[in-house]
Amino acid sequence: MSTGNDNRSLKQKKILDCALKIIRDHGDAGLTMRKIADCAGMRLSNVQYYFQSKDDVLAAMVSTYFGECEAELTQVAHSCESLGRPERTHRLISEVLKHGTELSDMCRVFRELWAISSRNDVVSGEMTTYYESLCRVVSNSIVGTEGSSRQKARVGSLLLPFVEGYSITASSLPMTVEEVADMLTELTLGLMDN
Amino acid sequence: MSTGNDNRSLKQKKILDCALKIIRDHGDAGLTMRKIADCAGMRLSNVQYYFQSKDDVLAAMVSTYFGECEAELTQVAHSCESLGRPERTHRLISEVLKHGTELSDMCRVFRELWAISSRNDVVSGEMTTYYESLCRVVSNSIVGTEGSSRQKARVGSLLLPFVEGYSITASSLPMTVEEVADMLTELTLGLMDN
DNA sequence: ACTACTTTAGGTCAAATGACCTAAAACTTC
DNA sequence: GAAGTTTTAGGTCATTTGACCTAAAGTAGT
Repeated sequence: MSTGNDNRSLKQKKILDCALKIIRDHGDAGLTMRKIADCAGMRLSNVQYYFQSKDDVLAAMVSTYFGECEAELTQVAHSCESLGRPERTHRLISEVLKHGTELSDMCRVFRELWAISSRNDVVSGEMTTYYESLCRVVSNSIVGTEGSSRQKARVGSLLLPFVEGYSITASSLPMTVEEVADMLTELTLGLMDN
Repeated sequence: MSTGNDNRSLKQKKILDCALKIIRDHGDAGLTMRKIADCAGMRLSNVQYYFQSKDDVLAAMVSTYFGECEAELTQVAHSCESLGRPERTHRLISEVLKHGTELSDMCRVFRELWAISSRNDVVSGEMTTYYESLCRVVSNSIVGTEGSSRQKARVGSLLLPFVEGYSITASSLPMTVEEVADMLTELTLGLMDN
């Protein structure tokens, strides 16, 4: 009885993974049910059996993907837990900036999702929720549970925009990733002094 | 002799404006030569007479648009010129953050262009160049010509990523635009003290 | 008014796409 | 192993799209 459901989940996951790959490489315009079927090694009709419409694929894909991204960041934050605040901060910042340095797979996907979210309410909602939890994870990780809510708000409101914007502008900046990470660490720590 | 060329430029501009509108509202996938023709009030064949292919439209559109954006920011920077550094900084930052607060037309367009630039070398190149000059304009405006290149680099490397990222994450942040502008001004001014 | 050049109108064509549909095959369950 | 359910195969169909093509209309320059 389990194999049936497992197989179903597996196929659905496969479809969503393929959709993500295609979106990442060919954008919104390039995502078609047929390409998904090709990539997943199944028939078009079979993809449509699991997801009635293209929009259904998109919605499921986005939801899954944000979940995975949040889990990844939570994991990174957890791995910094034992360090002191300055090292913890620097480590976390370096880690998240790294994604934006070269045009990573994750960056490409997010660029597409930002575009889609301007004209898709479901995606837009998921995105807002995702960033809200991201903001919480980051500020809690750096400020810690003992910090004031004002400190958390300031740290989150500095880091979240910066990190996302860095993934867009990195190649145009007159500083290296390391220099930027150092500067941002310094600024973040400064936010908590006063 | 002038009316002919004027008319030509006018029609081309009209086409590019329409392409921009369509991209902004319907994304890469929604941009078709026929929609452009409809919007511009001409025949498909006529659009194709001025721009042989869809890619040609896109390339011309991007180039024109970046030019307009840069001119706009230069204009804002110029209007702050007479103020002292703290007021100048705060004014410039408030002004550019405002764009990102609500999902403005400009934000929508940029979200699409970020996505397109991941898979289009022409657009990607124009984007990098655009951000490089933006970085110069902003850091020169704030630091001034007398400042060190290190100060300029730090100011540009803080503001450029932040502003672009803010346009993505604004709605998920726990602070108002005004609070964010104040904080960012404070941090930027601090960068030039030491 | 004639000629050469530019611009517009209207249409064709092959390829791609999302949504449907039907029947066969593969499974559970009893 | 029979009946019922889930999954897969294969196909159709209307629409849309970019690219082309040809002829007509418009616009100088002489």
